[in-house]
Formats: sequence, C-alpha cells, structure tokens
Amino acid sequence: MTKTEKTNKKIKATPEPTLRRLPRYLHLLKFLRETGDKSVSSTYIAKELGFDPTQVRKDIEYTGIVGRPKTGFNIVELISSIEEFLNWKNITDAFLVGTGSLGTAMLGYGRFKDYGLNFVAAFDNNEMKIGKTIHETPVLSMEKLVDLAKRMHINIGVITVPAFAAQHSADLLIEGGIRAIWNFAPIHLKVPEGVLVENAQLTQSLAVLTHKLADAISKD
Amino acid sequence: MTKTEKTNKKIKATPEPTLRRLPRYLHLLKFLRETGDKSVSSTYIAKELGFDPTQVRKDIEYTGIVGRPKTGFNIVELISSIEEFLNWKNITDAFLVGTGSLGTAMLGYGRFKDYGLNFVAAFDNNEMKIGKTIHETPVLSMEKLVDLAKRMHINIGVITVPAFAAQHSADLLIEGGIRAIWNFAPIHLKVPEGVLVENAQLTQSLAVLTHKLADAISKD
DNA sequence: TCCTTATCGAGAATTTTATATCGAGAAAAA
DNA sequence: TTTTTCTCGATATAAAATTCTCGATAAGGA
Repeated sequence: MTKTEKTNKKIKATPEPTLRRLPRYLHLLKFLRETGDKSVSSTYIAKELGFDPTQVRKDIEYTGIVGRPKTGFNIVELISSIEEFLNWKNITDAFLVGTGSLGTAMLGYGRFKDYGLNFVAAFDNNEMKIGKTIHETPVLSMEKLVDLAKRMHINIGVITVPAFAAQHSADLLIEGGIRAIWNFAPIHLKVPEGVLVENAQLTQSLAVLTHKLADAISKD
Repeated sequence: MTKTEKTNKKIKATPEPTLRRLPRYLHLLKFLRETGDKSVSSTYIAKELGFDPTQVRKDIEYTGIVGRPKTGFNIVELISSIEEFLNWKNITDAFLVGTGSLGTAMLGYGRFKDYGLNFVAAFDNNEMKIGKTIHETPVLSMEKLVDLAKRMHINIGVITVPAFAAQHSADLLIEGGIRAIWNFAPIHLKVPEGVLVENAQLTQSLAVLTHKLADAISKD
C-alpha cells in the first residue's frame, strides 16, 4: 500500500466491543471525578476494569481525545469526549411501547437523560392505562403512535411488549418514521434497510452467566 | 505444530459471541416448534436472523448436536441441546438484591424459570418492603442475606440496587458463598477470583444504539 | 542539568471470530 | 434407478479484535 492510499483510507466504523466498553470507562471516570483526581492513565483504567492498557488506549482514541505521556488523560475532558462520541449530550426524544413491568421500570428510571434518552410518551393497548401517566410520562393509545411519531420527528423507539406483539410494534414505529429501535422483546425483528435495531435481550446476558457458571461448577 | 500437539489441544471454551447467539436461535426454534415443523437448516436460521449459515452451524456444533444433510437439525432435539448447554434445564435458585422498579419488574417476569433461574428471595433495606412479598417472592432484610445464602447454598445473585450500593451488595453475596453475579448496576464490581460477574448494563447496549444512530443521521 | 520512570501512540504480531470452499451424504425429483 | 438439489461439517481463508513491542516524551527527582 502506498502512502497516498493509506491517507485515503476511509474512517473505520467503531468496533462494537469498543462501544460497549466506553460506558464502563465512563462510569469509572465519573467516580474518579468525584474523588477529585484530575487525570488518569490507561494503565489505571485497565487494571481497575480488568482490561488491557493498549485496548483502553485504542478505545479512547476512537473518541478523538489525546493523552500525554507520564500523566495520561484529563478526566473531565475524557468524560466529555466519550459522552460526545456516544451522542449522550444531545438528549433525544423517544417513544416507549409497552407499559408492562419492564416498561414501567424503564419509565421509572430517572437517569436515561444522562444517556441521551428522554421518554416523551408511552404507548399501550390496555384501556386501563391509556390516559394516565407513569412516572410523569403520558400513556397513549397505540392508534396515535404513527401519527404522533411523524409529527414529533421521533428517532428512537423502545419496545418492551411481549414477544407476540413486538413485530407489530416495530412496524408501527417504522411507519412513524423511527430510525432506531431498542428491542427488549425476545424475538428477531424484521425491519427495512436503514433502521437500526439493538437487541437488549436479557436472556443473552443470562446465557453467558449460566453457561459459565455450570462450566465452573463442573470443574470443582 | 506437530500432529501430536494438535491432538492434545485442550477443548476451547465457548466464545462469548456464540453464547449470546444461542438464545436467539432458541427463541426462533421455539416459535418454529409451535408451527409444527420437525426440522430446520442452518441456512434457514441464518436467513431468518441475518447471520451466516456457517456461523450458525459452528455455534450449534458447540452444543454437541449433529445434523443431517439435506434436512438439517431436528428442532426438538436442537432446543433441548441448547437448553442443556446453557444449563437452563437445571433450575438454579437465586437471590435478588434491590426491589426498586427494575428489581420488581424482574420478580414480576414469570419466565425466568425458562432460563434456569428461580428467585427464592429478594432483599432490601427499605423497612416498608421487608416482610412483604413481591409477586410471591418474599422480601427480606439485608441482614439475613449472608446467613441465608450460606444455608441455602445459593449460587447466583442478581444485583438491581443503585450504583452506590452495588459493591456492598456484591460483598454480602460473596460472603454468603455466591458463585455468580448478574449485575444491573452501572458500576464495575470488584470480586475475588472465581466469582463470575456478568454485567447486564443497559447503558452498554444503549451506547451502541445512540452512537450508530448519530453516525447514521450525520450521513444524511 | 541529567537521569529515571511512567505513559502515550504507532505499528507489528497474535489470537479470536467470521466467512468461503468443497467433498460427502441424504432426500426428492426425474 | 439415476440425477438433481440441498445441507452438513471439515478445512482453509479472511477479517476483526486483542495484545505486544518500542521509540518518543513529559514529569519528577538526583
């Protein structure tokens, strides 16, 4: 590869493993900020979280910040850089579909604004819930979803309905012009090209745990 | 590497990506079982979930089942094989710490037995909650956690407390002899060697979504 | 001022994970 | 029966992610 070709290389998309680690750095960094520390090294972060220092540096590099030898990274700057990179500084309005126990819990978790998410409305089919509010978020009829999503230019939809209803919920969100879906239903959603789906399925995480545990116990 | 060395290679641990995909196969397979289908090919699974057929076959291989040319895999057998592999057939008793909105939602989700988990008790510091039950699970004082975990030989602890209380909860669970922690608090837990921690942090999943969405929108 | 130490960041090497290729075998069609 | 088609599973290749190596550089002593 010539030098010119090297210069022309397109910017690589951020690896997903990197994206998943960044929030973990962020939590640690916010903790360190409280303690009054001004800077932190990749070595320290790595030891604290059980990663490799080079990996931490490479991850941080994606966010666009530069460190300095001997001292490392400025904590405040690094926090800002990660939040910026994840787009957690621009609070995005979102719809939540399904106000069962998980949906209710999510509406009750007051911190999503720290992660760039703001629930402006929730939707449900249950007549008992429509018209009420859950933790200050109004619950509306599903029939209003498409039109309202269009008018409000909503980009993110969160699906917390049971599996059988998930595809229909997704279809409505997409019809309403949604760009990204955070799916908690244990099912694979079929969506047109251009619509992002992130599956937050707990069972995936649980699978890792139960398998490894069984493995560990079998070795006792 | 000589042939002998090759033969002596130790059995590799299952890759985490594989463990995360297996539950997705399982959900699809259970759906197919309902429709009455008897067998399914890796090609079909792959197309349905957007994976590569070879990858699906490799994943399935880990669970120990063999398919047959032209028809693929027996659905019932495959379901059983995956569940066995993830240890979801042996229901494991678990403690849940923290009965806030998320903890309550989890106790309310009646399906964890399908994933090998059974909540036998929940713990909280809130005097108002102690002594009551949430969806049939008794809520006990944190003071009883260690002793009860020891006596009941509990292996899995689920942490759904706020971040500031998570490490203390983990310490108690570990003192009680727990082997694996499913952590929902946005914090890195420090645990001794041998204790498994699986972070189910929603923020990690959300980071992937918000970053990619911002990226996609910026390209419009 | 010079020396020692800790760290970054670039690039190489390694490991892990994903995808492609292809022979063999089973089912269905001819 | 023979041919065609589809799929598995073994092996090879490619891509992605992680880890190692090392020169450069800033900070804090000696």
